[in-house]
Amino acid sequence: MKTSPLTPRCPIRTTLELLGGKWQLLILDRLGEEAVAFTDLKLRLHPISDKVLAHTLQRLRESKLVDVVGGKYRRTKAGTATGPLLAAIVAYGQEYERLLAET
Amino acid sequence: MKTSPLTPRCPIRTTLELLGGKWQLLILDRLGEEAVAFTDLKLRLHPISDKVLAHTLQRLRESKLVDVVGGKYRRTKAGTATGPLLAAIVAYGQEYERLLAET
DNA sequence: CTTCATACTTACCTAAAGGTAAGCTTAGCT
DNA sequence: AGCTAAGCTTACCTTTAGGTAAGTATGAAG
Repeated sequence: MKTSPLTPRCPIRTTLELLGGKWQLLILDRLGEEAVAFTDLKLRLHPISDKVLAHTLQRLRESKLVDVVGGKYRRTKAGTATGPLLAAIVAYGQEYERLLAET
Repeated sequence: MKTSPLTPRCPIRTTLELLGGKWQLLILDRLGEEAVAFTDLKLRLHPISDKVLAHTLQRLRESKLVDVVGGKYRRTKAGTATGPLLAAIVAYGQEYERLLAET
């Protein structure tokens, strides 16, 4: 997903570009409030490969959603601000299953 | 993004699989409450190609988020239920820009 | 001083999303 | 009958996310 100068700055696109991948939201979710070390985080996300985790964390750092303190990963303010979004995503996933389940 | 039997049913993944693509959420957003014809929808989403729109609509129909009535596209109940999610996504996109703006 | 775990990096591959361009079918003007 | 627009479909191409497997650097532990 790339931003072109033709595509005007749309908040939906902004969010999708930051968090639309397979792991970004899961990582933010598993980070919680604490700072977590690479291998610990890996276990919480299982099964993710070293490469994909390292690369995704790098991208999250570049977008300032995550930073590193004392060798551990932690959400930034912008990362923590995903809280309500995360909640809405979880809620929708559940609601969707529920709606499909009824007949 | 594929679902493997190994990846347990996680609501975050469910939502990402349904709506993580480039156009799904935009389409749901532009559909609003009314039923909209293909070409009309295309104009609202500009620039999207015929092929991508047709294909994405097909996928949305398969996941029961959109249906067709009298040749026009309309959100289903599950499609309409994305409302709060959409709002959270827009809100986060704006909040993110705001947070990055403050040095 | 060697072994192991941590935290990555590198090389390589694949599938799929998305894009461009062109064609095709049907219905409705005129 | 001929033309146009709507709504798709088809063929083709490119990019990138994600995955596997292996390698490397560093420090702590035994």
